[in-house]
Amino acid sequence: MNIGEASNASGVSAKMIRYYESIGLIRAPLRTDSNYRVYREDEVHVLRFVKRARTLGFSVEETATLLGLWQDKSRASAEVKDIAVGHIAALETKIAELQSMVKTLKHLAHCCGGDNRPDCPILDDLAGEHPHSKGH
Amino acid sequence: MNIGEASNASGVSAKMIRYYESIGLIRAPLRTDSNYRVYREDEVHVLRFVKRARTLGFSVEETATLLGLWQDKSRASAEVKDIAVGHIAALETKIAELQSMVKTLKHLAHCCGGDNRPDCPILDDLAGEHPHSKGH
DNA sequence: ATAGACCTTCCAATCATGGGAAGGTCAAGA
DNA sequence: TCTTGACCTTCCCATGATTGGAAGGTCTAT
Repeated sequence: MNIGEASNASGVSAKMIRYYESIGLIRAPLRTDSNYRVYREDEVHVLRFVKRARTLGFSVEETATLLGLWQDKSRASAEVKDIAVGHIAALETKIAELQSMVKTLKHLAHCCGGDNRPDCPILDDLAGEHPHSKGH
Repeated sequence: MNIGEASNASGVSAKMIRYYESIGLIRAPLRTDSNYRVYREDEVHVLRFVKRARTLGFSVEETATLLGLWQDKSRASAEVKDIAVGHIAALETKIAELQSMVKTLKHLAHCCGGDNRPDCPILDDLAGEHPHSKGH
């Protein structure tokens, strides 16, 4: 299986497969005589693992740790759970931040007429002026 | 007011002030004889505007547009509202994605013993195996 | 043999930000 | 006046994950 097929089979682009190899996340596969990379089924399995971890928002570094734990038959599941739980906390912090932004923006958009007059509470807020505050 | 004071007054780092100037987001201020940047109050005001927009998650490019609209006395508030509303939609999409990740991870973490045994549903999921599915 | 769909490496760009080097400037104190 | 330390300047580099592209080699089917 060459890199294009491995890419299709795993959902990881060929570019990224080479990149992951270059940073040591995955091992360099064997090559053909003409220097093409050849992937075995288990190597594609690793790529799918990586893809899923990245999709779940783990960084490449976290993914490397998880991959190591996956391949270590004697690891404790507690270690994996710690990483997952820490990741959940980070995601929830991020979500809260975004929700706070949305809340502010919705309030501003609600107050903004969106018509052709130049009065605009959104810009007033960005500018740090609050002359139209009507307290709702 | 030199760049350090402008930085303190606006919350934008000196590094970023110079960067914003280099990409044309803000105008180059006057200089002293010794080539120091000097900021006036209205320029600090612009910096605060930029800071607030960035804090609200607008990209630098969106910020540039908003800044242009802010400084254009004849602009229509509809245009500003469109940007804000589009931005809200993008943020909500991002939030939904993150929430989906959290949901999956919480389920996996819940199923994971977190003990010293190597059995780990989290890794099984990443690996694409679902042998322990008990349907809850 | 040739077309075109692969593959290879290498280099660059993205976005926003921070780090740091090498050197110039200013204000306060000895 | 000289020194010290805190500022300022420009310049280049690094981050993280990914994409784009150039220049060139290889494979397959016609």
